[in-house]
Amino acid sequence: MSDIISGATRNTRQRFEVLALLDEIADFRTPQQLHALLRERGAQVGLTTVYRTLQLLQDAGEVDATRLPGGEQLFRRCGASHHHHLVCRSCNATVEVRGPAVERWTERIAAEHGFTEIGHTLEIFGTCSRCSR
Amino acid sequence: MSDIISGATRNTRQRFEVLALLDEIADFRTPQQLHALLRERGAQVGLTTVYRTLQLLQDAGEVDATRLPGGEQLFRRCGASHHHHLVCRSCNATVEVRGPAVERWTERIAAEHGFTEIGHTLEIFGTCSRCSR
DNA sequence: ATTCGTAATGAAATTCGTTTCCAAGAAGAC
DNA sequence: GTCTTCTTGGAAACGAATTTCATTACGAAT
Repeated sequence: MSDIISGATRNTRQRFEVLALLDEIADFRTPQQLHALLRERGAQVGLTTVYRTLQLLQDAGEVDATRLPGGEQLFRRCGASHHHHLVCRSCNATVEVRGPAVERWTERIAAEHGFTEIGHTLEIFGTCSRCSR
Repeated sequence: MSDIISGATRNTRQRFEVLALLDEIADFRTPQQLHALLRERGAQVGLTTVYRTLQLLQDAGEVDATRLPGGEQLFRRCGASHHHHLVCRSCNATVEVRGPAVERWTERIAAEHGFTEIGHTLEIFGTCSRCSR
């Protein structure tokens, strides 16, 4: 059980490459961007494998996923505890934010309406100070 | 200025059909579902036009848009004031919820990090009481 | 009511992100 | 090394959404 990704049974070079890249990057990236970055650095990994690895990592809770307003997926390696993101519209710079009050609010609102198995998505978009110059 | 949609200059049969349908439906629907419903009732409206009309309505603030976890668009006719949605995962039943405290929280958090032109998305997903039986 | 300019339509083609297919490749157990 | 089978990756498929462009028809002018 020395698997680098729980749920996967084999440790392949490609999975190491994807994980290594994610470890170096702070902000969110699309699967395509990650794939392009891997090619740039000479890592031979297929786009399909990038998608599959990200899916595995997401299932294992190793990466954090969100979506651009357009619907495109974004991934980022991150800590385990629940949080939300403040994302720059133009450069994708990301700040993790925690909002316990919001979590409690969603739980309460949903319960008031008889909903169960509650989940939520909350993303804040804006222009970061660097980009707004 | 007797336009049914501000921003559009002509009132076409197709736009009336889409609006009429939206007025009858309470919950969110995808553009494709709306198109199918129109065809079922014999209304001859192209899928392209459904997409375009929904876009116009969204720009005019006449409909409310969100996305399924998978990224697909959802539209619904709704009131003008800003609010969020509590959506049932299985039947798309929707409850509008307002959370002024959350709005203020996002503004504050974003400002603290130097972000401007702030927007946010917040959707709560769950299983409604009817579906959880 | 007829004409006319142009906005709007819609079927087909295109785009683009993502998933599936499947033959070839390579972990890892023995 | 051998074998099993999980994994890979290019190609093809897929599906939502958008664009194209010839046709249609709204609605203002006459």
